[in-house]
Amino acid sequence: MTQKRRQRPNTGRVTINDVAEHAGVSIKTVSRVLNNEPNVRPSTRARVDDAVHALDYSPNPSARGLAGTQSRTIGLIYDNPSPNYLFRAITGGLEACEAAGYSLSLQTIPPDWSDLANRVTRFVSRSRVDGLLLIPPVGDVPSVLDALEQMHLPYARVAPLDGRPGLGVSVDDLHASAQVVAHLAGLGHRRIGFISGHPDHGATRSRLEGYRLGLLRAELEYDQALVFEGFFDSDSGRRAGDYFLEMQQAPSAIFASNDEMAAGLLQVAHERNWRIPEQLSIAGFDDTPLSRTVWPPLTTVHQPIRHMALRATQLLLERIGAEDDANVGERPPRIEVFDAPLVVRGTTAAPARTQQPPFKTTAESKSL
Amino acid sequence: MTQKRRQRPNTGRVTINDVAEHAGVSIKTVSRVLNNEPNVRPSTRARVDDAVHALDYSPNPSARGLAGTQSRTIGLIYDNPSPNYLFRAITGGLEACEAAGYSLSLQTIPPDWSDLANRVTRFVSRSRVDGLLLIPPVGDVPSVLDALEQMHLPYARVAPLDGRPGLGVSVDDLHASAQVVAHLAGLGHRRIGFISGHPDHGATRSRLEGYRLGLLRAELEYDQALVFEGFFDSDSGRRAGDYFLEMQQAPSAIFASNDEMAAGLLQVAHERNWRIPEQLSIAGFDDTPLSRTVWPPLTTVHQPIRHMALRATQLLLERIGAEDDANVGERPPRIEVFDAPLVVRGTTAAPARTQQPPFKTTAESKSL
DNA sequence: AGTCATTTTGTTAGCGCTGTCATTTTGCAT
DNA sequence: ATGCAAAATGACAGCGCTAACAAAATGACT
Repeated sequence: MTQKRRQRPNTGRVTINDVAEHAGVSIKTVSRVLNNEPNVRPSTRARVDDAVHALDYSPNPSARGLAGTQSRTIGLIYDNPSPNYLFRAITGGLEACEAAGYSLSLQTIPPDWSDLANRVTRFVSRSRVDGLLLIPPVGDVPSVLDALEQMHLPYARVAPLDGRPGLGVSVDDLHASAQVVAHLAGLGHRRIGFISGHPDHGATRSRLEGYRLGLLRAELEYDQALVFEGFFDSDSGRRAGDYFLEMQQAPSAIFASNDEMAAGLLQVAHERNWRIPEQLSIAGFDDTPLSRTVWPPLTTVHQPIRHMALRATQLLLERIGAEDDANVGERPPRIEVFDAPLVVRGTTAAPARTQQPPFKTTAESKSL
Repeated sequence: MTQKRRQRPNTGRVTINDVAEHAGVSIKTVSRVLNNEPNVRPSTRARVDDAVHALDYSPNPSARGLAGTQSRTIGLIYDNPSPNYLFRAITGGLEACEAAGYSLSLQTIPPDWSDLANRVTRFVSRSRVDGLLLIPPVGDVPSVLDALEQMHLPYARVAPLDGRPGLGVSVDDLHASAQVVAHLAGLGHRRIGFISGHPDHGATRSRLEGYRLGLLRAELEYDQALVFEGFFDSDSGRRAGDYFLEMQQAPSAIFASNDEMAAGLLQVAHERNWRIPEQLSIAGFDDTPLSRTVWPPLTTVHQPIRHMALRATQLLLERIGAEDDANVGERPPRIEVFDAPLVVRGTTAAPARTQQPPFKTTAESKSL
């Protein structure tokens, strides 16, 4: 007959008691060693460590979560249209968590954004996460942040829009954008178009401001007609392409405020047989893998998203770890700023001497 | 002074006891309702549900995990070079988990694959997952599967290579590949190149076989020289491009066994000024977002990865749920097969009348 | 009304840890 | 040796839930 014992996989059946017994100490001491608490004699610590290894013990996270005050889990709430962005963010967050012995719990939010703050609250109370990693655009919704603060749930934001105090990492969108414009202007472009991003996303405003700043520095005039409002998706880029390439006097360069839009624009340009970059320079933003798979490879701004998410998670973990320290005092909330260097690839070049529409013939766009 | 009570966020402080009291029943009855156990009078059930809502209660996962035999968490182990693939798989898995009240725990594996089975084992025992979702290539490593079976840990595989019994979902790679070849042959192509995938990945072999099957059906000869061995990354595609486009008699169509390689190939073709699809037809496999951002948009095979992962997770959850049922008897291990339809876009067309090199080669002519 | 199987509900003992506080040991100055 | 603060260790009570079992209520039959 079958023993009616243990249905569950018999992994990790070793408990703290076994370790304690093996090491000849009390379970409390084992617990101390496990949690790196002070006041354990080095020799004792070593004995416990040996026992842990000998028995291949690893603590039961449920038991820890139940007995302790933390779940050792941090949550990542997302609603981001770009798989690449998100994937890199997840990877970074996960790396930091794994290093700290935490786990990462994902949570999607519905596209309709209805009742966002409540959904977040509910996720937090269901999952009992110790903190939250917020990536755009969720990190820019004040009601969500308010709710989190009200329940004293620590969070860190990646690329936040506002100057709200709190943990976070960001990139200097403004200057990076300005740099793109400087690059284009340096190449000799005078009419530089811009495709702005999703109005709800943090980076949208600062990238637009960077564009203006760049214009200003290059002593070029800002022209409302050269700014197309997009949504960070490739379809926006296509529509922008239709708009710009139909213009009476089309810009000789277009700066799309993310890569997806730049790719969409590039498609339209190809469709219309414009030669890139000879007839039109295009720049993107983000340096997603996409920028290397389109043709020509895209000039863009590199955003170290994985690193940013990793760092944001570290800050968050530090903050959580610090909570039970004595110093409850106000520690300066940190926002770290990462470099976002310009990566010049194949889609930007000096403008053709005279700006003229493409030859526009079906076959021989590739004459020399 | 600060109250030294409760450092932790006071969300979800409501316990099963509060609910029981509010509903006027015992905690066990609440537990029954929560877990959908039978033998609860509908009126009682309703009363408990009301209390749950009134108190905005949600059970503490740690407590459940500790008391019960399951952690309500499933693990996803990954090492996949393609962010798109992975992202879709994660999304699908997460959807299924959310729907079932489970959470998804991610785990990366190091690129060096050292000691894989042990790493997986360790992850399982640390995280206490109830089951594992395995995506390529991890799902095809026998030692890992052996280890999992030995500890009786249920798993489901996405797109497994071998015929090993067990849960899984796959796509009919063989026929999808054959269909691509049929499409190409139907267009009039006689020399059709193939870029194979990473030798460790499951799909590699069946896609190659599908290619051969397609050739056979179209009464074309299999030519070893027309098969280039790649690794599913875009660099492979580039190298394949260098190889094929340098050939004495280049193929008029090339079937890359995934999109990334197709994109790499496309880049090289552009670099060399081949007109696509007029001078060279290209087909991919997977239908990643990439296939719509490259130019021209790629003809490819649509793989419903999100759906597959979702379904695999459902099967896994069913299996886990079924475990505590009476019927321990062998239930037929299921492998569900999904359709992978061909999506014809802009990179395939009938071959030019005579096969000839592009106009603008650096020097020579290659006969006509 | 009485019996008994069946359904419904309740009682209680942990699950494996951590927090609190008590106790022992140690180091060091008398 | 002796005393005493500080360091090291231990005892034990839960954390919030589920499993196993016990008890009560119900209802279909005599």
